[in-house]
Amino acid sequence: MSLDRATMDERVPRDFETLRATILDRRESLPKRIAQIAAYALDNPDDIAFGTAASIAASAGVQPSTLIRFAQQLGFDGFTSLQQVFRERLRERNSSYDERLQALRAKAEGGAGHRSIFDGFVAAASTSLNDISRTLDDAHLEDAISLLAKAETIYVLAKRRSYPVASYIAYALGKLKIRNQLIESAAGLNAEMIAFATPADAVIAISFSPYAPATIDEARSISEQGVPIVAITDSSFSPLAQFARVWFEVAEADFAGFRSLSATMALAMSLTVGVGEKRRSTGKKRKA
Amino acid sequence: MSLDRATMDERVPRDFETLRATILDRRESLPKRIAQIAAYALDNPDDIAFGTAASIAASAGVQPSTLIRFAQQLGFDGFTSLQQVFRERLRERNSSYDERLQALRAKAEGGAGHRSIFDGFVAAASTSLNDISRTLDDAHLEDAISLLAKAETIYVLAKRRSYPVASYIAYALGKLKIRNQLIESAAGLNAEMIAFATPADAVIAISFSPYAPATIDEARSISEQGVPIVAITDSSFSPLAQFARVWFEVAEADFAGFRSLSATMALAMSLTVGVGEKRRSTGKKRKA
DNA sequence: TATGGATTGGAATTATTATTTCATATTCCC
DNA sequence: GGGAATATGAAATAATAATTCCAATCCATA
Repeated sequence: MSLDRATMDERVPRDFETLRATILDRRESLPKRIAQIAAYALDNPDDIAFGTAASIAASAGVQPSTLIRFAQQLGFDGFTSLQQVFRERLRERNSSYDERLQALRAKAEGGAGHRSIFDGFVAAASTSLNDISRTLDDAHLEDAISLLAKAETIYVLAKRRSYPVASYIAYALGKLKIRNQLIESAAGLNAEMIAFATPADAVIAISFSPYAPATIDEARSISEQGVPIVAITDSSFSPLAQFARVWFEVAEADFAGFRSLSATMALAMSLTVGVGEKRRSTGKKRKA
Repeated sequence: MSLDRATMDERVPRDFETLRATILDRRESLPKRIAQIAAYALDNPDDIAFGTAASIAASAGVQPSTLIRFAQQLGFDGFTSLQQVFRERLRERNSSYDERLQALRAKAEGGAGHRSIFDGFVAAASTSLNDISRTLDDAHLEDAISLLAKAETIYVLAKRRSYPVASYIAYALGKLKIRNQLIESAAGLNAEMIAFATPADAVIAISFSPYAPATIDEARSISEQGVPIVAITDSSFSPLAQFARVWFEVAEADFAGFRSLSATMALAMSLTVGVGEKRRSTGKKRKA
């Protein structure tokens, strides 16, 4: 019988996620006690990895034999091979956050081949996310979102290395049906574009050291027109900070001379989606 | 004898860090084979956690009895209780990384205010980086870099949500003095631009579901001209995959409907910098 | 409500694995 | 260089754990 079943689905789950999916999939059709141990297994995977058949069975409130039948139903030939999957999961889930980063950095520095470059960029991105998650000031976030939510048009200003962030902001704002204008330099008409901005609008400006002179100039002239600016930059001495109504200091780690954009992207998206949410809730209130 | 020793230092290491320190401390004074297993234990803690005394001893090149003596020297009463410490470490360390992300996600879902949006984006980015770090195939990376390094001009093709990545690639390639062409649609001259590409060039194409039709069309026509394509996409069923000489599957987590770009960015930067390095080393060889 | 099949509990059996023991080798000190 | 103390290897033994088996129970169906 269990032989028949094993022959029918030959593909035994080799990794935890597949196993999990299989269990969830069959959940309905499992006998009571088997279902009981199945639920226990998904809730306490560590216990399965480390325990003995007897101890696990006891914790789950079933007999050891039931545990083995459970394994066999899934196509394993016994508890031991089921347990392997749970152990593999623990092995692969690389280490704690810090250990993982250290390992990545070590590989990035010592390692040969191009994998080490990749590890370096992943480490840089993780570090940046970690840092911004610790240092971001909630009040600044709220202020910036309020300011932007009131704007008629949001201008997005960034050059060079910061430009990808600006283009994603513009894309997202567009998706959310929020009027926006990306200040691009293709036709050299930036000055004219900027001239349209009024104090009822707002600007998101992004610039990191070495600050692109064009960004700074444009930020200056737009702020002189009384348009409020939200700045994302990398230091309190940044020239952008002085023009800005609200500004964020984002420390992006770099690797091989190129800075990660992960933290900036996360912040940029939060501002964008935050504005979207705020507009929607304010809209509702107005109607009410 | 071992009793004496056990009496002398009553405090048996209960956690991994203490144990590690103890081993490092005594390293000098340990007999040869014991030192051998000690080194193995610190280098392969996962093996100690999951292996059997016999299998571990074999991997470390000692007898099982030596392993037990090692445990006893440290004050444990046998291999089994030593193993507990290594298992405990896996249990705890795992929870730390998971807890982090789960805490973030929990805050993102339950939390009030805009901070929760931000946490959501950070969690999505972290998850994506984590995933790609696990799944990226080194051989693909090498292949893609070789292919791109040989190209006369690298064309970069991406629209909409993937466009920010393309623009960062173009920026970085420019910085590295690698000839490249970003295929933009401003003037509607894409077809003409593409027509210049020859089999001596190469393309980096990026597209995620729902695939921008323009990207697919352009990828098709450029591949029909015999230009090799490196694709970054999100599934093996992606239409991009069929045109590509090398392709990467990147699973980006999303939040609030916007996908993180962190993993894609890290990969894109690795390709770019990898090509830069490869060119430089090949250039040197040529001179020599 | 009787009957067959599936499911379950619990003990018996088999296997695997840790530990002990003892003979042999090595090291260190006199 | 000789001898005690220490360390090591290998196999025997004890302990522990996985698996099997069979009787009891449950459940659906006629």
